[in-house]
Amino acid sequence: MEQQLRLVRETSCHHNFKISCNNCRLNTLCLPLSLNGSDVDDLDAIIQRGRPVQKGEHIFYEGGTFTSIYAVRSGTVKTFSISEDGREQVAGFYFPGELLGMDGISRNIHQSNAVALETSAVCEIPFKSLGELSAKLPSLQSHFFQLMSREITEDQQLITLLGKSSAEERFAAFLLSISSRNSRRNLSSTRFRLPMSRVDIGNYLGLTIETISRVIGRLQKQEIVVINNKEVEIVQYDSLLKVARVQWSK
Amino acid sequence: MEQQLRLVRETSCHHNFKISCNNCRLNTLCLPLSLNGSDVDDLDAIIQRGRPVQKGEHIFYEGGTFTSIYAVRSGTVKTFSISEDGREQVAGFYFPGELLGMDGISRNIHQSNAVALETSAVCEIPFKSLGELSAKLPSLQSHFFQLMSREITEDQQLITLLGKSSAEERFAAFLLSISSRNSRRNLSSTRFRLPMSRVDIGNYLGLTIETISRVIGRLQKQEIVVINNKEVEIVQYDSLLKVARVQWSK
DNA sequence: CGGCTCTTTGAATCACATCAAGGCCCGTGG
DNA sequence: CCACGGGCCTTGATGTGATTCAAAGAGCCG
Repeated sequence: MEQQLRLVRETSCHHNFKISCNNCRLNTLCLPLSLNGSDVDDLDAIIQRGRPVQKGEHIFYEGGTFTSIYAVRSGTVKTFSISEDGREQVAGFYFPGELLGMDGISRNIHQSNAVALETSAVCEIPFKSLGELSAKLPSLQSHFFQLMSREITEDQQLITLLGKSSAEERFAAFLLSISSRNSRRNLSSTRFRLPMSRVDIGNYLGLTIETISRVIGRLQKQEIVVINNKEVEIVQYDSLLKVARVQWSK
Repeated sequence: MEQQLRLVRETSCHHNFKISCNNCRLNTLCLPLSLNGSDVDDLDAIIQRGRPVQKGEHIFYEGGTFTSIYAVRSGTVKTFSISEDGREQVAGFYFPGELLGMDGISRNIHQSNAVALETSAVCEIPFKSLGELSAKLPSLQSHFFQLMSREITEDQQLITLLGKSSAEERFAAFLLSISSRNSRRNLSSTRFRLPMSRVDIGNYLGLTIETISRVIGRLQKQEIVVINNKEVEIVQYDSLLKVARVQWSK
Protein backbone atom coordinates (compact mmCIF):
# COMPACT_ATOMS: atom_id res chain seq x y z
CA MET A 1 0.00 0.00 0.00
CA GLU A 2 2.87 2.37 0.54
CA GLN A 3 4.50 2.34 -2.85
CA GLN A 4 3.08 5.58 -4.16
CA LEU A 5 5.87 5.81 -6.65
CA ARG A 6 4.36 8.67 -8.60
CA LEU A 7 7.23 10.89 -7.59
CA VAL A 8 10.12 9.20 -9.28
CA ARG A 9 12.62 11.86 -8.42
CA GLU A 10 15.77 13.09 -10.09
CA THR A 11 17.53 9.97 -9.07
CA SER A 12 18.02 8.45 -12.45
CA CYS A 13 21.80 8.67 -12.43
CA HIS A 14 22.01 7.42 -8.86
CA HIS A 15 20.09 4.37 -9.86
CA ASN A 16 23.04 3.15 -11.79
CA PHE A 17 23.70 0.80 -8.94
CA LYS A 18 26.87 -0.81 -10.15
CA ILE A 19 29.01 2.28 -10.23
CA SER A 20 32.33 1.98 -8.36
CA CYS A 21 33.53 4.18 -5.52
CA ASN A 22 35.97 5.79 -7.92
CA ASN A 23 33.17 6.99 -10.12
CA CYS A 24 30.63 7.71 -7.41
CA ARG A 25 29.93 11.40 -7.21
CA LEU A 26 29.69 11.06 -3.42
CA ASN A 27 33.26 9.90 -2.98
CA THR A 28 34.26 13.26 -1.60
CA LEU A 29 31.85 12.77 1.30
CA CYS A 30 31.87 9.07 1.92
CA LEU A 31 34.44 6.59 3.16
CA PRO A 32 36.78 6.91 0.12
CA LEU A 33 37.40 10.53 1.10
CA SER A 34 40.74 9.77 2.64
CA LEU A 35 42.07 7.34 0.07
CA ASN A 36 44.13 7.57 -3.06
CA GLY A 37 43.26 5.80 -6.30
CA SER A 38 44.56 2.28 -5.75
CA ASP A 39 43.41 2.16 -2.15
CA VAL A 40 39.91 3.09 -3.26
CA ASP A 41 39.97 -0.03 -5.42
CA ASP A 42 40.72 -2.11 -2.33
CA LEU A 43 37.80 -0.55 -0.53
CA ASP A 44 35.70 -0.95 -3.61
CA ALA A 45 36.40 -4.64 -3.65
CA ILE A 46 34.78 -5.26 -0.29
CA ILE A 47 31.72 -3.10 -0.78
CA GLN A 48 28.47 -4.63 -1.93
CA ARG A 49 27.41 -1.80 -4.09
CA GLY A 50 24.18 -0.03 -4.52
CA ARG A 51 21.54 -2.29 -3.13
CA PRO A 52 18.19 -0.75 -4.06
CA VAL A 53 15.75 -0.33 -1.20
CA GLN A 54 12.07 0.45 -1.59
CA LYS A 55 10.25 3.02 0.49
CA GLY A 56 9.39 1.52 3.86
CA GLU A 57 11.80 -1.37 3.46
CA HIS A 58 14.13 -2.19 6.31
CA ILE A 59 17.89 -2.09 5.87
CA PHE A 60 18.46 -3.66 9.26
CA TYR A 61 16.41 -4.53 12.32
CA GLU A 62 16.93 -3.79 15.98
CA GLY A 63 18.16 -7.01 17.56
CA GLY A 64 19.38 -8.42 14.27
CA THR A 65 22.92 -9.66 13.81
CA PHE A 66 25.32 -6.93 12.84
CA THR A 67 27.57 -7.67 9.90
CA SER A 68 27.81 -4.48 7.89
CA ILE A 69 27.58 -0.77 8.00
CA TYR A 70 25.84 1.06 5.19
CA ALA A 71 26.44 4.14 3.12
CA VAL A 72 23.49 5.94 1.60
CA ARG A 73 24.00 6.44 -2.10
CA SER A 74 20.64 7.93 -2.96
CA GLY A 75 17.39 8.57 -1.14
CA THR A 76 16.94 8.96 2.61
CA VAL A 77 17.01 6.56 5.53
CA LYS A 78 15.77 6.96 9.08
CA THR A 79 16.96 5.03 12.10
CA PHE A 80 14.79 4.48 15.14
CA SER A 81 14.32 2.24 18.11
CA ILE A 82 11.23 0.92 19.77
CA SER A 83 10.94 0.97 23.54
CA GLU A 84 9.35 -1.74 25.64
CA ASP A 85 5.97 -0.12 25.54
CA GLY A 86 5.99 0.31 21.79
CA ARG A 87 6.93 3.95 21.51
CA GLU A 88 9.18 4.77 18.60
CA GLN A 89 12.09 7.19 18.84
CA VAL A 90 13.63 8.39 15.60
CA ALA A 91 17.35 8.75 16.22
CA GLY A 92 18.50 10.14 12.93
CA PHE A 93 18.00 10.79 9.24
CA TYR A 94 20.69 9.81 6.75
CA PHE A 95 21.28 11.42 3.39
CA PRO A 96 23.50 10.40 0.45
CA GLY A 97 27.13 10.13 1.46
CA GLU A 98 26.32 9.41 5.10
CA LEU A 99 27.10 6.22 7.01
CA LEU A 100 24.73 4.33 9.28
CA GLY A 101 24.67 1.21 11.40
CA MET A 102 27.64 1.99 13.63
CA ASP A 103 25.56 1.40 16.74
CA GLY A 104 25.72 -2.32 16.00
CA ILE A 105 29.46 -2.64 16.44
CA SER A 106 29.58 -2.72 20.21
CA ARG A 107 27.52 -5.86 20.70
CA ASN A 108 27.43 -7.29 17.20
CA ILE A 109 23.70 -6.68 17.32
CA HIS A 110 21.93 -3.74 15.77
CA GLN A 111 20.57 -1.45 18.46
CA SER A 112 18.18 0.28 16.10
CA ASN A 113 16.10 -0.14 12.98
CA ALA A 114 16.83 1.48 9.65
CA VAL A 115 14.21 1.98 6.98
CA ALA A 116 14.18 3.84 3.70
CA LEU A 117 11.94 6.91 3.62
CA GLU A 118 11.81 6.81 -0.15
CA THR A 119 13.23 4.60 -2.84
CA SER A 120 16.93 4.59 -2.06
CA ALA A 121 20.19 2.85 -2.79
CA VAL A 122 22.66 1.84 -0.11
CA CYS A 123 26.15 0.41 -0.25
CA GLU A 124 26.75 -2.40 2.19
CA ILE A 125 30.20 -2.51 3.75
CA PRO A 126 31.01 -5.74 5.59
CA PHE A 127 32.43 -4.59 8.87
CA LYS A 128 34.92 -7.41 9.26
CA SER A 129 36.53 -6.56 5.95
CA LEU A 130 36.46 -2.88 6.71
CA GLY A 131 38.31 -3.54 9.96
CA GLU A 132 40.95 -5.61 8.22
CA LEU A 133 41.42 -3.05 5.49
CA SER A 134 41.60 -0.27 8.07
CA ALA A 135 44.50 -1.98 9.74
CA LYS A 136 46.35 -1.82 6.42
CA LEU A 137 45.35 1.68 5.39
CA PRO A 138 45.98 4.13 8.21
CA SER A 139 44.09 6.90 6.51
CA LEU A 140 41.02 4.71 6.18
CA GLN A 141 41.22 3.79 9.84
CA SER A 142 41.48 7.35 10.96
CA HIS A 143 38.71 8.45 8.63
CA PHE A 144 36.45 5.78 10.00
CA PHE A 145 37.27 6.86 13.55
CA GLN A 146 36.31 10.34 12.47
CA LEU A 147 33.00 9.25 11.05
CA MET A 148 32.09 7.43 14.25
CA SER A 149 33.13 10.46 16.23
CA ARG A 150 30.94 12.66 14.09
CA GLU A 151 28.01 10.42 14.85
CA ILE A 152 28.72 10.90 18.55
CA THR A 153 28.91 14.66 18.16
CA GLU A 154 25.66 14.80 16.25
CA ASP A 155 23.90 12.66 18.80
CA GLN A 156 25.09 14.99 21.52
CA GLN A 157 23.78 17.98 19.64
CA LEU A 158 20.42 16.28 19.47
CA ILE A 159 20.64 15.61 23.20
CA THR A 160 21.13 19.29 23.84
CA LEU A 161 18.25 20.09 21.53
CA LEU A 162 15.92 17.69 23.29
CA GLY A 163 17.04 18.59 26.76
CA LYS A 164 17.02 22.34 26.57
CA SER A 165 15.17 23.75 23.63
CA SER A 166 11.70 25.04 22.86
CA ALA A 167 9.66 23.78 19.95
CA GLU A 168 10.72 26.70 17.73
CA GLU A 169 14.38 26.15 18.47
CA ARG A 170 14.16 22.46 17.75
CA PHE A 171 12.44 22.87 14.45
CA ALA A 172 14.70 25.72 13.36
CA ALA A 173 17.77 23.67 14.24
CA PHE A 174 16.33 20.75 12.32
CA LEU A 175 15.90 22.84 9.18
CA LEU A 176 19.39 24.25 9.52
CA SER A 177 20.87 20.80 9.88
CA ILE A 178 19.24 19.62 6.67
CA SER A 179 20.20 22.84 4.97
CA SER A 180 23.87 22.44 5.79
CA ARG A 181 23.92 18.79 4.79
CA ASN A 182 22.34 19.75 1.50
CA SER A 183 25.00 22.28 0.81
CA ARG A 184 27.70 19.69 1.56
CA ARG A 185 26.22 17.84 -1.37
CA ASN A 186 26.17 20.96 -3.49
CA LEU A 187 22.42 21.22 -3.32
CA SER A 188 20.57 24.38 -2.44
CA SER A 189 20.77 25.29 1.21
CA THR A 190 17.65 27.44 1.03
CA ARG A 191 15.21 25.45 -1.08
CA PHE A 192 14.71 21.76 -0.60
CA ARG A 193 12.22 19.03 -0.09
CA LEU A 194 11.83 17.27 3.24
CA PRO A 195 11.85 13.55 2.53
CA MET A 196 10.32 12.61 5.86
CA SER A 197 6.77 12.93 7.15
CA ARG A 198 5.60 15.30 9.85
CA VAL A 199 5.19 12.30 12.10
CA ASP A 200 8.87 11.44 11.72
CA ILE A 201 9.96 15.02 12.22
CA GLY A 202 7.85 15.32 15.33
CA ASN A 203 9.10 12.04 16.65
CA TYR A 204 12.72 12.98 16.02
CA LEU A 205 12.33 16.35 17.73
CA GLY A 206 10.26 15.06 20.62
CA LEU A 207 7.18 17.04 19.54
CA THR A 208 3.71 16.22 18.25
CA ILE A 209 2.69 16.88 14.68
CA GLU A 210 0.25 19.52 15.86
CA THR A 211 3.07 21.40 17.53
CA ILE A 212 5.21 21.13 14.41
CA SER A 213 2.34 22.51 12.41
CA ARG A 214 1.89 25.46 14.75
CA VAL A 215 5.61 26.21 14.77
CA ILE A 216 5.62 26.23 10.98
CA GLY A 217 2.65 28.54 11.04
CA ARG A 218 4.46 30.99 13.32
CA LEU A 219 7.68 30.88 11.30
CA GLN A 220 5.69 31.55 8.14
CA LYS A 221 3.85 34.46 9.71
CA GLN A 222 7.23 36.01 10.46
CA GLU A 223 8.20 35.31 6.86
CA ILE A 224 11.29 33.41 7.91
CA VAL A 225 10.38 30.33 5.90
CA VAL A 226 7.81 29.25 3.35
CA ILE A 227 6.72 25.65 3.69
CA ASN A 228 4.23 23.92 1.44
CA ASN A 229 3.76 20.34 2.36
CA LYS A 230 7.30 18.99 2.07
CA GLU A 231 8.78 21.82 0.05
CA VAL A 232 10.82 24.23 2.15
CA GLU A 233 12.20 27.61 1.34
CA ILE A 234 14.31 29.40 3.90
CA VAL A 235 13.64 33.07 3.23
CA GLN A 236 15.52 34.69 6.08
CA TYR A 237 18.42 32.44 6.87
CA ASP A 238 19.80 34.76 9.53
CA SER A 239 16.51 34.99 11.35
CA LEU A 240 16.27 31.23 11.33
CA LEU A 241 19.72 31.05 12.89
CA LYS A 242 18.54 33.39 15.60
CA VAL A 243 15.47 31.33 16.29
CA ALA A 244 17.58 28.20 16.55
CA ARG A 245 19.97 29.73 19.01
CA VAL A 246 18.59 32.22 21.37
CA GLN A 247 14.85 32.21 20.86
CA TRP A 248 13.80 35.82 21.36
CA SER A 249 17.30 36.54 22.58
CA LYS A 250 16.33 36.71 26.21
CA MET B 1 33.21 21.46 52.10
CA GLU B 2 32.12 18.29 50.44
CA GLN B 3 34.75 15.95 51.64
CA GLN B 4 32.45 14.06 53.92
CA LEU B 5 34.89 11.28 53.69
CA ARG B 6 33.23 9.28 56.43
CA LEU B 7 32.42 6.89 53.66
CA VAL B 8 35.94 6.45 52.46
CA ARG B 9 34.99 3.90 49.92
CA GLU B 10 37.23 1.14 48.69
CA THR B 11 39.21 3.65 46.69
CA SER B 12 42.47 3.51 48.50
CA CYS B 13 44.15 1.34 45.90
CA HIS B 14 43.00 3.56 43.03
CA HIS B 15 45.03 6.40 44.33
CA ASN B 16 48.16 4.55 43.54
CA PHE B 17 48.54 6.55 40.37
CA LYS B 18 51.51 4.82 38.82
CA ILE B 19 50.05 1.38 38.56
CA SER B 20 50.32 -0.24 35.11
CA CYS B 21 47.43 -1.49 33.00
CA ASN B 22 48.46 -5.03 33.81
CA ASN B 23 47.93 -4.46 37.50
CA CYS B 24 44.96 -2.13 37.25
CA ARG B 25 41.88 -3.76 38.65
CA LEU B 26 39.85 -2.08 35.92
CA ASN B 27 41.63 -3.83 33.09
CA THR B 28 38.66 -6.10 32.57
CA LEU B 29 36.52 -3.06 31.72
CA CYS B 30 38.93 -0.70 30.06
CA LEU B 31 40.87 -0.72 26.81
CA PRO B 32 43.18 -3.64 27.77
CA LEU B 33 40.15 -5.92 27.86
CA SER B 34 40.89 -7.42 24.50
CA LEU B 35 44.63 -7.81 24.81
CA ASN B 36 46.99 -10.50 25.96
CA GLY B 37 49.91 -9.87 28.28
CA SER B 38 52.59 -8.57 25.97
CA ASP B 39 50.19 -6.44 23.97
CA VAL B 40 49.03 -4.79 27.16
CA ASP B 41 52.60 -3.71 27.72
CA ASP B 42 52.57 -1.99 24.33
CA LEU B 43 49.40 -0.17 25.25
CA ASP B 44 50.81 0.58 28.64
CA ALA B 45 53.78 2.24 27.05
CA ILE B 46 51.73 4.92 25.35
CA ILE B 47 49.42 5.70 28.25
CA GLN B 48 50.17 8.61 30.53
CA ARG B 49 49.00 7.01 33.67
CA GLY B 50 46.87 8.17 36.50
CA ARG B 51 46.89 11.94 36.32
CA PRO B 52 45.16 13.17 39.48
CA VAL B 53 42.36 15.68 38.94
CA GLN B 54 40.80 17.79 41.64
CA LYS B 55 37.08 18.32 42.00
CA GLY B 56 35.92 20.94 39.52
CA GLU B 57 39.11 20.76 37.48
CA HIS B 58 38.82 20.48 33.70
CA ILE B 59 40.23 17.50 31.85
CA PHE B 60 39.59 19.13 28.50
CA TYR B 61 37.76 22.15 27.17
CA GLU B 62 35.22 22.56 24.39
CA GLY B 63 37.06 24.06 21.45
CA GLY B 64 40.45 22.92 22.69
CA THR B 65 42.80 20.89 20.54
CA PHE B 66 42.14 17.18 20.72
CA THR B 67 45.17 15.01 21.32
CA SER B 68 44.07 12.27 23.68
CA ILE B 69 41.19 10.28 24.95
CA TYR B 70 40.93 9.57 28.65
CA ALA B 71 40.06 6.62 30.83
CA VAL B 72 38.68 7.22 34.27
CA ARG B 73 40.63 5.32 36.87
CA SER B 74 38.91 6.61 39.98
CA GLY B 75 36.31 9.23 40.76
CA THR B 76 33.67 10.59 38.38
CA VAL B 77 33.75 12.92 35.41
CA LYS B 78 30.95 14.78 33.67
CA THR B 79 31.01 16.05 30.11
CA PHE B 80 28.90 18.96 28.96
CA SER B 81 28.65 21.61 26.32
CA ILE B 82 27.62 25.22 26.46
CA SER B 83 25.25 26.62 23.87
CA GLU B 84 25.49 30.08 22.34
CA ASP B 85 23.26 31.61 24.95
CA GLY B 86 25.15 30.10 27.84
CA ARG B 87 22.94 27.17 28.70
CA GLU B 88 24.78 24.06 29.78
CA GLN B 89 23.83 20.58 28.70
CA VAL B 90 25.37 17.67 30.56
CA ALA B 91 25.97 14.92 28.03
CA GLY B 92 27.26 12.16 30.25
CA PHE B 93 28.79 10.93 33.46
CA TYR B 94 31.86 8.71 33.38
CA PHE B 95 32.84 6.20 36.03
CA PRO B 96 36.04 4.20 36.55
CA GLY B 97 36.87 2.02 33.56
CA GLU B 98 34.98 4.26 31.14
CA LEU B 99 36.46 6.20 28.24
CA LEU B 100 35.74 9.81 27.35
CA GLY B 101 36.79 12.38 24.80
CA MET B 102 35.89 10.48 21.66
CA ASP B 103 33.81 13.38 20.39
CA GLY B 104 37.03 15.21 19.63
CA ILE B 105 38.24 12.79 16.99
CA SER B 106 36.13 13.99 14.11
CA ARG B 107 37.46 17.52 13.95
CA ASN B 108 40.54 17.29 16.12
CA ILE B 109 38.80 19.70 18.45
CA HIS B 110 36.95 18.77 21.59
CA GLN B 111 33.24 19.29 21.16
CA SER B 112 32.56 19.27 24.87
CA ASN B 113 34.03 20.02 28.28
CA ALA B 114 35.03 17.42 30.83
CA VAL B 115 35.36 18.18 34.52
CA ALA B 116 35.90 16.00 37.57
CA LEU B 117 32.93 15.82 39.95
CA GLU B 118 35.17 14.71 42.77
CA THR B 119 38.86 14.08 43.20
CA SER B 120 39.63 11.63 40.44
CA ALA B 121 42.40 10.01 38.48
CA VAL B 122 42.41 9.69 34.71
CA CYS B 123 44.70 7.92 32.28
CA GLU B 124 45.56 9.93 29.21
CA ILE B 125 45.85 7.99 25.98
CA PRO B 126 47.42 9.90 23.08
CA PHE B 127 45.12 9.26 20.19
CA LYS B 128 47.77 9.21 17.52
CA SER B 129 49.64 6.44 19.27
CA LEU B 130 46.44 4.57 19.94
CA GLY B 131 45.62 4.66 16.25
CA GLU B 132 49.05 3.38 15.29
CA LEU B 133 48.92 0.64 17.85
CA SER B 134 45.40 -0.29 16.73
CA ALA B 135 46.63 -0.86 13.22
CA LYS B 136 49.08 -3.42 14.62
CA LEU B 137 46.79 -5.10 17.12
CA PRO B 138 43.54 -6.10 15.47
CA SER B 139 41.86 -6.91 18.76
CA LEU B 140 42.67 -3.45 20.10
CA GLN B 141 41.26 -1.86 16.99
CA SER B 142 38.05 -3.79 17.17
CA HIS B 143 37.72 -3.17 20.87
CA PHE B 144 38.13 0.53 20.35
CA PHE B 145 35.52 0.46 17.60
CA GLN B 146 33.28 -1.25 20.08
CA LEU B 147 33.82 1.38 22.74
CA MET B 148 32.99 4.17 20.31
CA SER B 149 29.93 2.28 19.23
CA ARG B 150 28.84 1.88 22.82
CA GLU B 151 29.09 5.62 23.27
CA ILE B 152 26.78 6.03 20.27
CA THR B 153 24.31 3.53 21.66
CA GLU B 154 24.26 5.22 25.04
CA ASP B 155 23.76 8.63 23.49
CA GLN B 156 20.84 7.26 21.54
CA GLN B 157 19.30 5.85 24.67
CA LEU B 158 19.55 9.28 26.23
CA ILE B 159 17.92 10.73 23.12
CA THR B 160 14.99 8.39 23.57
CA LEU B 161 14.82 9.30 27.23
CA LEU B 162 14.77 13.01 26.53
CA GLY B 163 12.44 12.77 23.58
CA LYS B 164 9.78 10.51 24.94
CA SER B 165 9.87 10.05 28.67
CA SER B 166 8.20 11.58 31.68
CA ALA B 167 10.13 12.88 34.64
CA GLU B 168 9.66 9.64 36.61
CA GLU B 169 10.84 7.52 33.72
CA ARG B 170 13.91 9.65 33.21
CA PHE B 171 14.97 9.58 36.80
CA ALA B 172 14.27 5.87 37.17
CA ALA B 173 16.28 5.12 34.05
CA PHE B 174 19.08 7.28 35.38
CA LEU B 175 19.25 5.33 38.64
CA LEU B 176 19.16 2.03 36.77
CA SER B 177 21.98 3.11 34.52
CA ILE B 178 24.19 3.96 37.47
CA SER B 179 23.14 0.79 39.20
CA SER B 180 24.16 -1.41 36.29
CA ARG B 181 27.45 0.37 35.81
CA ASN B 182 28.16 -0.13 39.49
CA SER B 183 27.58 -3.81 39.24
CA ARG B 184 29.93 -4.02 36.26
CA ARG B 185 32.54 -2.80 38.69
CA ASN B 186 31.45 -5.32 41.29
CA LEU B 187 29.93 -2.65 43.49
CA SER B 188 26.47 -2.85 44.95
CA SER B 189 23.71 -2.32 42.42
CA THR B 190 21.21 -1.36 45.11
CA ARG B 191 23.11 0.89 47.47
CA PHE B 192 25.39 3.62 46.24
CA ARG B 193 26.27 7.25 46.44
CA LEU B 194 25.46 9.66 43.64
CA PRO B 195 28.64 11.62 42.94
CA MET B 196 26.86 14.40 41.09
CA SER B 197 24.69 17.23 42.37
CA ARG B 198 20.95 17.59 41.81
CA VAL B 199 21.74 20.40 39.44
CA ASP B 200 23.81 18.10 37.26
CA ILE B 201 21.23 15.32 37.38
CA GLY B 202 18.49 17.73 36.42
CA ASN B 203 20.55 19.19 33.65
CA TYR B 204 21.43 15.77 32.29
CA LEU B 205 17.80 14.63 32.34
CA GLY B 206 16.37 17.88 31.02
CA LEU B 207 14.52 18.61 34.26
CA THR B 208 14.71 21.20 37.02
CA ILE B 209 15.99 20.38 40.48
CA GLU B 210 12.52 20.96 41.87
CA THR B 211 11.09 18.32 39.58
CA ILE B 212 13.85 15.89 40.53
CA SER B 213 13.07 16.52 44.14
CA ARG B 214 9.37 15.86 43.63
CA VAL B 215 10.04 12.69 41.67
CA ILE B 216 12.27 11.43 44.45
CA GLY B 217 9.52 12.25 46.92
CA ARG B 218 7.00 10.22 44.96
CA LEU B 219 9.34 7.25 44.52
CA GLN B 220 10.03 7.28 48.24
CA LYS B 221 6.34 7.40 49.11
CA GLN B 222 5.90 4.27 47.04
CA GLU B 223 8.85 2.78 48.91
CA ILE B 224 10.66 2.00 45.69
CA VAL B 225 13.80 3.85 46.74
CA VAL B 226 15.23 5.53 49.80
CA ILE B 227 17.31 8.58 49.04
CA ASN B 228 19.09 10.71 51.61
CA ASN B 229 21.03 13.47 50.06
CA LYS B 230 23.37 11.58 47.75
CA GLU B 231 22.96 8.15 49.28
CA VAL B 232 20.64 5.93 47.29
CA GLU B 233 19.10 2.62 48.17
CA ILE B 234 16.98 0.86 45.60
CA VAL B 235 14.45 -1.04 47.66
CA GLN B 236 12.20 -2.45 44.96
CA TYR B 237 14.37 -2.98 41.93
CA ASP B 238 11.55 -4.50 39.89
CA SER B 239 9.22 -1.62 40.56
CA LEU B 240 11.92 0.78 39.51
CA LEU B 241 12.30 -1.13 36.27
CA LYS B 242 8.57 -0.77 35.71
CA VAL B 243 8.67 2.95 36.37
CA ALA B 244 11.52 3.34 33.92
CA ARG B 245 9.72 1.48 31.20
CA VAL B 246 6.01 1.80 31.16
CA GLN B 247 5.07 4.46 33.66
CA TRP B 248 1.67 3.35 34.97
CA SER B 249 1.67 0.79 32.20
CA LYS B 250 -0.78 2.65 29.99
C1' DC C 1 -18.24 11.53 -6.24
C1' DG C 2 -16.68 9.32 -1.86
C1' DG C 3 -12.92 7.51 0.89
C1' DC C 4 -8.35 7.85 2.41
C1' DT C 5 -4.48 10.10 4.66
C1' DC C 6 -2.13 14.08 6.08
C1' DT C 7 -2.32 18.75 7.81
C1' DT C 8 -4.22 22.62 10.09
C1' DT C 9 -6.71 25.02 13.67
C1' DG C 10 -9.15 25.65 18.06
C1' DA C 11 -10.19 24.65 22.92
C1' DA C 12 -9.25 22.16 27.07
C1' DT C 13 -5.95 19.93 29.84
C1' DC C 14 -1.65 18.58 31.88
C1' DA C 15 3.18 18.02 33.15
C1' DC C 16 6.74 20.49 34.19
C1' DA C 17 8.79 25.21 34.94
C1' DT C 18 8.95 29.19 37.54
C1' DC C 19 8.66 31.83 41.55
C1' DA C 20 8.81 32.14 46.38
C1' DA C 21 9.36 30.54 50.99
C1' DG C 22 11.09 27.66 54.39
C1' DG C 23 14.10 23.74 56.28
C1' DC C 24 18.37 21.47 57.01
C1' DC C 25 23.22 21.05 57.40
C1' DC C 26 27.58 22.82 58.34
C1' DG C 27 31.18 26.20 58.93
C1' DT C 28 32.44 30.62 60.89
C1' DG C 29 32.91 33.94 64.16
C1' DG C 30 31.18 36.46 68.03
C1' DC D 1 28.00 28.04 73.38
C1' DC D 2 24.85 30.10 70.24
C1' DA D 3 23.94 33.30 66.25
C1' DC D 4 24.52 34.00 61.67
C1' DG D 5 25.00 33.04 56.74
C1' DG D 6 25.43 30.27 52.68
C1' DG D 7 24.68 26.03 50.16
C1' DC D 8 21.56 22.74 48.89
C1' DC D 9 17.27 20.50 49.05
C1' DT D 10 12.24 20.44 49.69
C1' DT D 11 7.52 22.05 49.37
C1' DG D 12 3.68 24.86 47.87
C1' DA D 13 1.28 28.14 44.71
C1' DT D 14 0.96 29.77 40.25
C1' DG D 15 2.11 30.05 35.28
C1' DT D 16 2.91 28.27 30.65
C1' DG D 17 4.31 25.68 26.59
C1' DA D 18 3.22 21.65 24.65
C1' DT D 19 -0.05 17.77 24.48
C1' DT D 20 -4.43 15.98 23.81
C1' DC D 21 -8.83 15.78 21.87
C1' DA D 22 -11.84 17.10 18.36
C1' DA D 23 -13.20 18.72 14.03
C1' DA D 24 -12.70 20.56 9.71
C1' DG D 25 -9.84 21.42 5.43
C1' DA D 26 -6.70 19.91 1.67
C1' DG D 27 -4.67 16.78 -1.57
C1' DC D 28 -4.86 12.30 -3.80
C1' DC D 29 -6.92 8.41 -6.14
C1' DG D 30 -10.10 4.72 -7.19
